[in-house]
Amino acid sequence: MIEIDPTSPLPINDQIKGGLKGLVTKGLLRPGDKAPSIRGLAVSLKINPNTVARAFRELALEGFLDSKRGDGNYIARSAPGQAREGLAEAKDRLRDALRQARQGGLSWDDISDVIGAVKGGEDETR
Amino acid sequence: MIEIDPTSPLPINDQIKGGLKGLVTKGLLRPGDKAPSIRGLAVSLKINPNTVARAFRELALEGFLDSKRGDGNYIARSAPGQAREGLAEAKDRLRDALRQARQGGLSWDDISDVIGAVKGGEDETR
Amino acid sequence: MIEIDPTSPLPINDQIKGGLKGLVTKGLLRPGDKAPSIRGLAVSLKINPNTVARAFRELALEGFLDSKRGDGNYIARSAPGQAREGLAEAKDRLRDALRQARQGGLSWDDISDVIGAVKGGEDETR
Amino acid sequence: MIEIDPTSPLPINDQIKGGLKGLVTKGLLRPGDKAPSIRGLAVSLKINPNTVARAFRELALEGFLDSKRGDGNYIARSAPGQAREGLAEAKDRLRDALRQARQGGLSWDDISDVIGAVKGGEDETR
DNA sequence: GTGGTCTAGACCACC
DNA sequence: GTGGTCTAGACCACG
Repeated sequence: MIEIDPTSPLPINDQIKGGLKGLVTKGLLRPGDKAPSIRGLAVSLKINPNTVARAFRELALEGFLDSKRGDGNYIARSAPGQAREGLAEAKDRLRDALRQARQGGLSWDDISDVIGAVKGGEDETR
Repeated sequence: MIEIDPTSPLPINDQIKGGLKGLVTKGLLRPGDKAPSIRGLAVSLKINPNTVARAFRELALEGFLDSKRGDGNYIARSAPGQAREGLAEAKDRLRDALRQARQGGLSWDDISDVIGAVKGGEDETR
Repeated sequence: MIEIDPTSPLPINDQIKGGLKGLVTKGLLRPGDKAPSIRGLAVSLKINPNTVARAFRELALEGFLDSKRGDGNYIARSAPGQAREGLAEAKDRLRDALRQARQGGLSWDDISDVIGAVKGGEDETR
Repeated sequence: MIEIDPTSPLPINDQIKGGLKGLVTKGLLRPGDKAPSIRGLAVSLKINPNTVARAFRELALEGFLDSKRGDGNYIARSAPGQAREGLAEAKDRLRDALRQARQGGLSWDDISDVIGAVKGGEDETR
């Protein structure tokens, strides 16, 4: 459900947090639902369980997850609100990336091409 | 001529490298031209001279800049070629950012909004 | 494994790069092997960790090392090839030094003496 | 009479000083002889007159040169002694270079090859 | 524990 | 004034 890019300058940590918030934003995960297990996620994303654990711990601190020892993590009631804040952060990062792309010399046409490519990639995965 | 975002997940020194390559891509800097001085850039971008020096040293190792001690840095003859590679990297980073934005829950409409905002911001600066 | 001469006109970071490439050339380090840790090297060579980090970063940019955050640096598969290039640089530097020694007034006999001394020094260390 | 290698890690400054001392060591310049003019050397070596001037100033401070305003620089009576010290420095630098070459992975055979090449180069220039 | 980045400030070589 | 190198120490991301 989530995809990680280990080469991205955005820390894996933040990618996990953003991904989970995205799942809530998209309605694929609702308050009260059980979140994926830390170990399961670590295996499927091929990253260190410690990194996932830290992301979950931070989400719990933010009140996005309710963690129950020996059971698992559950989407908190306040999660949708937190997810909305995550959206704003995601927009900020996108804006950053766009400005940097422009500064790096990309034309708006180049940017349109990249967007098209990403859209196409999503279709294939469907 | 270059703008730095200290809050960006992309390291400052990479932003400098990308920015310089962008100036060449845009034709604002040509082979043989003198690059901005390390200290001057550091002051105008309000960052540490050492950080700029690091970016410049790496650009020199890549053959993008010719550095002359006691004189300054000059755009190398092979710079346009190197800049083209920089373009590809910039595209990769943009692609990353888009995928992460999508994963974070942004709709394509949201993304269009952000693009519009960035375009508008550029117009204002003109 | 590596020795640094802080009084040498050759920058310390270049000495580190040359030393690591030498270890590969000599077969003491092979692709896939773990390189010494930055902090460990810094301590044993009695130099600043930042200086070692700089050398390692450049080796990583050249593709000689694969650096894994939180883990360590590994000798890349392409390292032996890069090491061969390093050999050529080392020869160039030696040629320089010889020409300067000659220009400084050293006779070929003097030079033979120095070579003998260095050979002898190596034997002692054995 | 002197040759400079601008790419050498040994500062140009020191190359000039070493070269002059070498001329005395070789007997091509004797106490009381007029040294080459600063401007003339700068032109023939294609380097900045300021750099030559600094080297000469330091040689004067060391007592190797007698500088006469409006006339030129002359080899001091004590020059041969100073030149002998220069010889020791040159040997030290050679020793450094050899050790670094060995550490960089050069075999003694490689080193012999380089020496042969330098010898050959000198013959050609004759 | 590991590497990665940045700041701050020093000294050197050179124009 | 310019670039080049090194030290020192801080903070972050990761295992």
